Amino acid sequence: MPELPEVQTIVNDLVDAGLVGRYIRAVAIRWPGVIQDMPAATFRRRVTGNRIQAIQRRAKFIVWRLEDASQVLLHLRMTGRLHFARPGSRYAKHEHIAFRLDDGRQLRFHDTRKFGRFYLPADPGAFLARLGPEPLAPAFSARRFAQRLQGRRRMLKPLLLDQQFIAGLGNIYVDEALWDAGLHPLRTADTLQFEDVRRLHRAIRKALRKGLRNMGTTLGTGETTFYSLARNQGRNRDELNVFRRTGSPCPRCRQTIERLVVGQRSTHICPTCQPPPEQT
DNA sequence: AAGAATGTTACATG
DNA sequence: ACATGTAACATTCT
Repeated sequence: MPELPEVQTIVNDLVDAGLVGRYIRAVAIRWPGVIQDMPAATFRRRVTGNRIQAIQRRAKFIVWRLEDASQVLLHLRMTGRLHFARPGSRYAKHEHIAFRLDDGRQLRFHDTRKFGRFYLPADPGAFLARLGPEPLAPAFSARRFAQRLQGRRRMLKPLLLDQQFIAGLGNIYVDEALWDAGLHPLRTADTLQFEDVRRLHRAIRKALRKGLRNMGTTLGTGETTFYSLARNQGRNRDELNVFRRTGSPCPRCRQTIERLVVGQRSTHICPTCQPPPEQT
């Protein structure tokens, strides 16, 4: 579910819900696998009694900065969700961990596919420093993007999905950005002219900002689709140009949108707007 | 009812 | 070091 716009939407909603400043009174871990790289009991002990001083996003991580300078990182992966519940109310299926707060609420993490994870790294700065640049940061210029692309020969789609190369993009927004830039996902980075790089840079930021403005993309109506807190759905789905629109006309040229698989991921293109690379 | 699903990582191979 | 491919994680939806 969550790429940069969805994660940012959730972070904004958590802040609006008054999570900043709350003390965590108790942590109930119902499935220990939800804690990564650390025994669940250790996580519980270190987090209990701590106070949330700030809530931020870095790449696709939700970051809680705690009073003792440690940082709880949450990655939702495909189907993770957060919501508030009354303490003592019955646990729903797939609720793996719950945080009781000092204001009487309980924040619960729900994840059908159980891919989502909580991290409490010894050195959060180093942990997050491995990730690529934030595409919406003012410092991320077309020039800087071109420098990062320099010397790379990977195909554009897997490269843009690589969180160490650039942070926050996922399957939806990569397809949307490549379509907008008129670049085929199988093109390799070394075939781009600076004009292509500039268009791609602009397209990435445009796709992410649009997603943010629409409070994320919600696909389908089922259990596993994107909701922020309070079951809010994003509006971005209606504005997608190619993603999961196989067989529909391209909004730019009316050619039929095609689906292909690149690097194990479903990929959507307009074969006219995104000419395939020369193969020899 | 098989195949796909908004993500990442480990491992193997070139 | 880089690039690419495959499997795995677990469950639900189409």
